[in-house]
Amino acid sequence: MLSIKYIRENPEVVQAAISNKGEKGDVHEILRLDKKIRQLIHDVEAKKAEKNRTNSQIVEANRNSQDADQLIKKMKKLSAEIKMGDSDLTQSRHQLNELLIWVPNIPHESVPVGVDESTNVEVRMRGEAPTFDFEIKTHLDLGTSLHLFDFERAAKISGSGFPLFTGKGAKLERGLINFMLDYHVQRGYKEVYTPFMTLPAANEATGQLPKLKEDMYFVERDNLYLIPTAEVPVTNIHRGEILSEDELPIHYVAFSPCFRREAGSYGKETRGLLRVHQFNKVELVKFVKPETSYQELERLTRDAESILKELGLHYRVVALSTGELSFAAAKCYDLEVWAPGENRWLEVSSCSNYESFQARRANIRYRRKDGKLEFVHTLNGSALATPRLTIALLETYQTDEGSVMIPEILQPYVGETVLK
RNA sequence: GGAGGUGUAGCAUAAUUGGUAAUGCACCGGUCUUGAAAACCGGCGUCCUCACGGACUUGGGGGUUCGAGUCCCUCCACCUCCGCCA
Repeated sequence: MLSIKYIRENPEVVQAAISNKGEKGDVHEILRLDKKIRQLIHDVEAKKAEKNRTNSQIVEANRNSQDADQLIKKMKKLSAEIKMGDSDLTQSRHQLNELLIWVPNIPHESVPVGVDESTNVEVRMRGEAPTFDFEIKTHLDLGTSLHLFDFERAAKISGSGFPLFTGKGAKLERGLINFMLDYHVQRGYKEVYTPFMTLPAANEATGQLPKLKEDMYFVERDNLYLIPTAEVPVTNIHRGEILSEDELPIHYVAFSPCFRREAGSYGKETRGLLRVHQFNKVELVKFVKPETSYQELERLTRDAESILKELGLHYRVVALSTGELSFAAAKCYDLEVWAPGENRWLEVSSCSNYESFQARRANIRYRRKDGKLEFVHTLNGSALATPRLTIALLETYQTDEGSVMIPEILQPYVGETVLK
């Protein structure tokens, strides 16, 4: 959420961001309510001050055994007026909040302007697309023939879109997760293991709600959402807290399964592991001081992509343009890995700086050395999501025999040099 | 799931029959000192306001009352015991 002060002072910037991101949001109505609320605060607080004075007079009268009937009458009247004013105020604040929660974050000045992926900017690329002197298979063919996963049986259990990994496929999945966790812990991230179901308030804090409600699994009976990313529980670790300047920056790494309804995305895009309702992911989350957040974004992106580098995969880093930027992000790099069998780039990570947008919703602040309170900046990025990483690994390291070589760094984690 | 208890600032502890949150420690700044400690002074929960000031704050929400930390209802968290389950 943006600060009302910022909107008040930069209405045209906010309106432009709403348009660029294709969001709804009514700046005029927001400003009207804001004005009304500030007037109400002024009026009601004046009455409350009068009430507090009158109460003191009653105490004084009682102490001197004087008649306080007139004063009590006055208190009654004031109390009734205050009650009405407070009620109006609460309602107006609620209305304003309902509008503010739909206003997206403002893109950083370095974000390329444009409406779709055609205006994204490739920042850097590593390696080259592997070439093969035999007819290559897709990950689905490889995984099926090597018995790494079994989508037909998985559908019996949960319907389509829920992977079932078997044997060495399961071992590969577990190995990837452990490799990535160990790797980031070594680089100074603190490992956390979180709840996988979260309260509505936690999802509003990170910006998943209200916009992405349709994409979330929800357990109505207990009023809990299944997490679509570890970003939600990890960011909420510090919800409502005031951190000290000394403990910043905070770097977390978390493994979690992720649950996404992926409403309305059926078709061949969902073949195999391309787009699934449940997948595993290692996530990096940072809480930092505002002045360092863009530096931290670069480092976070480097940390995430180093997994691809270590695994020897061909990938590129793409800076999203304003139209592609998610609701809560001010700037975002996507990591895309090359999948030879699919013959295209696959997104395996989004590394975003939310600036104070999430911190304001989640009320996460820190106290500067000079005593002033300020919102932290939050960042996060996948490092990485396993399904598309697995696709790239299988398709990149396949052999003419239909087996798959395991990159050396991963071998201790999988306990194999080759899947055959 | 059942019964009982607890919840006050970073921590720890107060608040007659309801009268509007007191104190200690820790922390920050200042005075003093060669420096530090001690002592003393100030700050030490949030919001509005250019400011002066003012308002709010006892786990959350609601109610009674002119007035609620205090009385009532409700939800939450934690503790103790019982039951159930892996």
